[in-house]
Amino acid sequence: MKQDARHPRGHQAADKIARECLGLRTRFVHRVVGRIYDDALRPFGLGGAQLNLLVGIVLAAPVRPGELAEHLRMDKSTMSRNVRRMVERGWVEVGVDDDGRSQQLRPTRAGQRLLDQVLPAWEQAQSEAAAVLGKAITRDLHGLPVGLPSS
Amino acid sequence: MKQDARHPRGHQAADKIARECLGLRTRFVHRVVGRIYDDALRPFGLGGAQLNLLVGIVLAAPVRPGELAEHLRMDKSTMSRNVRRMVERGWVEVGVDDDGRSQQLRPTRAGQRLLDQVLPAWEQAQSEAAAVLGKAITRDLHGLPVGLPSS
DNA sequence: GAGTGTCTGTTGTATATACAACTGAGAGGC
DNA sequence: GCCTCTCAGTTGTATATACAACAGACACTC
Repeated sequence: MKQDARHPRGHQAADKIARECLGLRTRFVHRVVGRIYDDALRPFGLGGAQLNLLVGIVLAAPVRPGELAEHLRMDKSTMSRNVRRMVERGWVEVGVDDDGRSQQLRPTRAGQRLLDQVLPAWEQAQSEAAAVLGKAITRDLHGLPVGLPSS
Repeated sequence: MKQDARHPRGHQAADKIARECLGLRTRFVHRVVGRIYDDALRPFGLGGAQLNLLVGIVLAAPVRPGELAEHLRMDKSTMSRNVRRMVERGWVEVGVDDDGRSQQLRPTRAGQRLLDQVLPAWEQAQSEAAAVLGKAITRDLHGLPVGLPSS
């Protein structure tokens, strides 16, 4: 159990984690890439997470919050609060479902229009993100599912 | 400017974004992978972000918070609050720098020991994450810098 | 039809994150 | 020696996120 004299306790573990950890890397990428999209979208008053949700709601409407949360691998409580913010901003409507427990989410006209409006800014952010990430990882990320339907 | 009759306003933009957006994908991966590491680390009372920081501090100590934040592409205010939590838990010490403005971060013994203790749980999480991400993206993520020194 | 279990969404609490504004300490110019 | 500028960290505020606990509505059994 003796530690290498040149490397105090924890250094070897730290070194291994720094070199290999996928959690570090996905977190890092999320910070860097997330900021690119947030900056691009800021003039429109929405961030990356809300764009994500709005896209999901437009493509899946009418959709239950819990169902969308499950597809997006997001906790239902996160969905609940994000939906509330988007309703306050007038981009999403909450309707009643036949099942008295459930809700139906739909984009408002303003929400649909917003998507068209942000498209140029999104394209710009997308270019920057692709440049930052590099070709290989951009290609591989494209292959990942994100829990949204595509027509 | 007429919309395709089969696709209401916003649908084309939503579809394009859902298919291509790197922000959606990095966010999704962050949720899924982050949870794997958080679950594995929960018994030790630290999460992925704090593991990240502890590794950085162990490898770079003594290091100024602002310097580490810059390498990790993290806002200095985020660093400030994360460091405070880790000091409260006894894993990190804040020392004074010659420059009266700066601080020096160092891991405590408990912090160093913690890294050794969590290593098996980290290995387990790492395996799960690699399985979820797939070979190609795991390889490409390894090629990404994360702002930490390696000995 | 009453009781029990399950499903859906909300609320309480904590962490992680960023931007903006602020404070205190050096540093340089004059 | 002051004034100003810059640098480093903190604090205010907002969003995004998760887990745990809760509340209301169905569903199912008997």
